Amino acid sequence: MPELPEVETIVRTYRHRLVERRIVHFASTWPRNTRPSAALVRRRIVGRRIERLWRRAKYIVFDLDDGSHLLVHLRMSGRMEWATVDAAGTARRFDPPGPKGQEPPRHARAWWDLDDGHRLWFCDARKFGRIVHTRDFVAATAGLGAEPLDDAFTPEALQALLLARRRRLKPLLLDQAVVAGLGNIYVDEALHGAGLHPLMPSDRLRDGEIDRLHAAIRDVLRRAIAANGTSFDWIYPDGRMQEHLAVYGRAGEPCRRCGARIEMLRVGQRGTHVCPRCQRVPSRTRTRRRGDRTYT
DNA sequence: TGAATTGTTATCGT
DNA sequence: AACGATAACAATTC
Repeated sequence: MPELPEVETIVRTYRHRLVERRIVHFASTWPRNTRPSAALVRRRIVGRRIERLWRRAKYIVFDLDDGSHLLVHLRMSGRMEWATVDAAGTARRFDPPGPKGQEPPRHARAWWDLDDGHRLWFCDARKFGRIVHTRDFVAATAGLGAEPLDDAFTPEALQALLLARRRRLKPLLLDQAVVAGLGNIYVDEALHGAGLHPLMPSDRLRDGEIDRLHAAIRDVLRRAIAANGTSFDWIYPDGRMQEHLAVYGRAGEPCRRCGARIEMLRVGQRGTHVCPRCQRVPSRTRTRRRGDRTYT
């Protein structure tokens, strides 16, 4: 389940392999996930040079030399694989090489051939991933919220986002239109780091709590990137952050901070992990009506 | 067999 | 009316 740190790790792995390369072929065996269409994307990107590879939210972004952009979203189970193509046109994988190294990776859905004889595979078991080509990057990403590791993401910026609505912290932080890049793992970790309960209404945080949440979000993302992300299953290997998680996947185990048992509850249809002692449940007493909000 | 997972969209309620 | 919560959905693995 790639979130911001996992996508960032993939971008860092592939950047030196892809930048300056020219795309010589593209094909998709699952056209539904390719926009505007596999044929159109092929026509538009073949012959283009990749100028930059970077990340926006959970999107892998290819800047192409004609000013257009290719966006890849891994969603639930998307992943990349890397291979060489020999003179006979046989692709040989070497990320995890198969028994013969030749067969397409499991759940291969699309591939790009590059001018230096390499092939980039896009694999996706659940087929939720998306490959989008756009000539208007700004419009294509207009719905995305704040980038949490950007300089512009200050405690004041977070405060404005929290106070502008009254939503429970967990669904709010999961909402890509508000803060972009967080998923289930890192929202739970950030809330625990800040000592805040997932059900806390966003407009009830005091300044100190907002500062703590801001620091906790950035801290957990930075530490996760440094650990190459979190690896729970075959979808995303090589990360080490799972060894350092405070609450996610630790229901029933003792809190590393206070020793209380980590609990799992359900918030907005998502499994949610909390320490009942470090993250106290908000009382429902102070229900303010619309128009009663205080801004600073 | 059902639970789990992401993010979008449609729908219901306040 | 606008916003927030909720449900459905795409598809597969364990």
